[in-house]
Amino acid sequence: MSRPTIAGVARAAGVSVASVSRVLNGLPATEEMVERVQRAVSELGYVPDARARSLKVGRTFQLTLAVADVGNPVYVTMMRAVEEVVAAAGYRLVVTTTGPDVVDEVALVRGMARGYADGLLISPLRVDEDLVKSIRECEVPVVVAGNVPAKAGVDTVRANSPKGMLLAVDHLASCGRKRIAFLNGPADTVPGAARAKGFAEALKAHNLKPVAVTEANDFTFTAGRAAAPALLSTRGFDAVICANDLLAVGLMHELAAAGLTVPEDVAVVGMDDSELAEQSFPPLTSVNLGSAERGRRAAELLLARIEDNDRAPRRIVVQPSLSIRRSTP
Amino acid sequence: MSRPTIAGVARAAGVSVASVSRVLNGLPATEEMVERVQRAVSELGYVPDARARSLKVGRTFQLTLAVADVGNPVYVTMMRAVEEVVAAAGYRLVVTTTGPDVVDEVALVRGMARGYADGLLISPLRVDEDLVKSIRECEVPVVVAGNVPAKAGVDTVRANSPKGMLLAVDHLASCGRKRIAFLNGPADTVPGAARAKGFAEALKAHNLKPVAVTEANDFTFTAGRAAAPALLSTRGFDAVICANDLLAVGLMHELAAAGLTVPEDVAVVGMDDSELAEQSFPPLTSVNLGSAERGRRAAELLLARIEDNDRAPRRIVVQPSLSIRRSTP
DNA sequence: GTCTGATCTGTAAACGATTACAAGAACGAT
DNA sequence: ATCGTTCTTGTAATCGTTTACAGATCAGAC
Repeated sequence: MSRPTIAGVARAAGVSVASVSRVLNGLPATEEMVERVQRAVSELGYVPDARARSLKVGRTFQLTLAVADVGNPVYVTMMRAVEEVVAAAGYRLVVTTTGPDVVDEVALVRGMARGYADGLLISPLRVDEDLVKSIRECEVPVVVAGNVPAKAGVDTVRANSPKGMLLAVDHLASCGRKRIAFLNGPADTVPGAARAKGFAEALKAHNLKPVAVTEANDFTFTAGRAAAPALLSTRGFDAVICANDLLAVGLMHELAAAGLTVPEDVAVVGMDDSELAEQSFPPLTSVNLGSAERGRRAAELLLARIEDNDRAPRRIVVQPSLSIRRSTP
Repeated sequence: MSRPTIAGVARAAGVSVASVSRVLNGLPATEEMVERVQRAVSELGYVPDARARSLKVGRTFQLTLAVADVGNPVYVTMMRAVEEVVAAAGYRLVVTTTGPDVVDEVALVRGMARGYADGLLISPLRVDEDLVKSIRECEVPVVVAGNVPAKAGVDTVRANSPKGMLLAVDHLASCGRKRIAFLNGPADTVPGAARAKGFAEALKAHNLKPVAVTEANDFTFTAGRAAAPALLSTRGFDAVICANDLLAVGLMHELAAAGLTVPEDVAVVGMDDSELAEQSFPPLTSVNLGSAERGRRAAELLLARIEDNDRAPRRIVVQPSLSIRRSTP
């Protein structure tokens, strides 16, 4: 008792396979034909095979979203936004996780040529020549949520980290906090590098000097905790900006353990404004880098490129805003 | 310049398509044949089409994991465990999110017949006749992480909520907290019902009466906050058990807003022992319902069933443990 | 009754792989 | 030289759809 095929339906309905296919796809057919086919379909419980269909028509109506770490709540926000847009356009969204290594991302992009999906939305942590090359050569449209060189000639949607940093520093300065430390993620990642640069610029704009800069070895809660002692060995800061919310929350735990209160002793600012910022205690003031909007825009770019692969690549920058909560005075 | 097919490779190498396929699949071939084919493959940048391949061989080497809410950190834990097992077995894992409605889940299960994946691992929030029926009739193996009736005849891996509740109550009682309230999620869900029952039993075992029981309308942080006032309108409890970590964290925010400290005024226990429990402040004592192990076992069951679809359905129950942190005295 | 369109339906050729089968080559044994 | 093995390679059928094309049917106009 194996799966019925279109041929089985045709036989049961006493018509040709072509007619069945036409009815199924809503092409014109007589009243009676439609009726017979539909009866046969529901009698046999026929479901068309997506593989065979997509082999023929060349589209899968699936889109892939690749993220580095499912545990990072910023991707949750982005994923929700992407899902909404692609679902409205009639696509299924499948999510895969790549891990932090660029080689896995390259393998993923290369693998898209196998016809798994009609498009790929990728948010790479690290970018190298290989990745850019594989994206350029990819058989299906790719949109990058993040920063890749313009010469890659690919649609991108990225955040404005420097501007975000400036918002954070503005806010801290206006609260009278001018001895600012920075807890970054790995500086060899794209966001890590952007934030380091943004931090330096923002301080310069305020005529301030960084009190301390520490690099966690990952963008995770655990890494944030692990990096805290190094940061705490430097005293003399009254505020810390963290490269993302997970690091900020990790740091806040260690601050509490060291007997420091937030925001009285140390103000803490996170970045991403993910669900975690709202959930943490005290709720975390966080730079909203527009992850939902980036997701939405990226999804739209992807759909547009699937529609017309010859359009000029666009590079969208989403502007940040600041969500002030109770981790700053 | 479209994608090269196996025929193109064959032409370029001056051999037949069969030979190309054989070389690609590692079947015996002469030194020279292998050499010629591989040169042609890398010259053309040929990548086999997974759709065509799976259409012929009947397997996609993809597995689907369907979860209700990507924002719930318990699924992150589970996802990681599942991913590890299936990747080791040579499968790709794709994740889709269903939302809280059972109709979406039914649609998803039915849709599996389209050949998207070789197996489905689903963790349904709500279960009805339709869902059970669709699972039983599903073309591909399905494993349920959660509780469905034994008569469904499907492999399941579930948590032991009542036992978990007992651990929580034991712990609270041993701390001297006996006026225990309960913040549940929707009771019309499978976990909601199980936890309500477990809570009642656990209190009875200790000869205690529930001080208050409130139902949030979802298993989320926001719902936890929203349900807090109703709970707080009943005074007189010195501990609250929450149906999951998100609810617990939501509640703790409102407790703080009401001027109550955790754990001094009110002890709080969560369930799931997700990353959030560790990240919250104070760190949340939480019942570990074995989500990682459930994910691992479920993935193993799925792989085993793909191997042999005639094996008797198994029903695995994973035992809970308690992770004591600082939200209890 | 025949012809012209307009409709509807069926036949068969794709899509890109795998694989059963057969044919050819190579080689040693007789 | 012939035969039988074994090993390699090629031809063609197949998986389950869609769709170009052709054939059939039918109505209306002459």
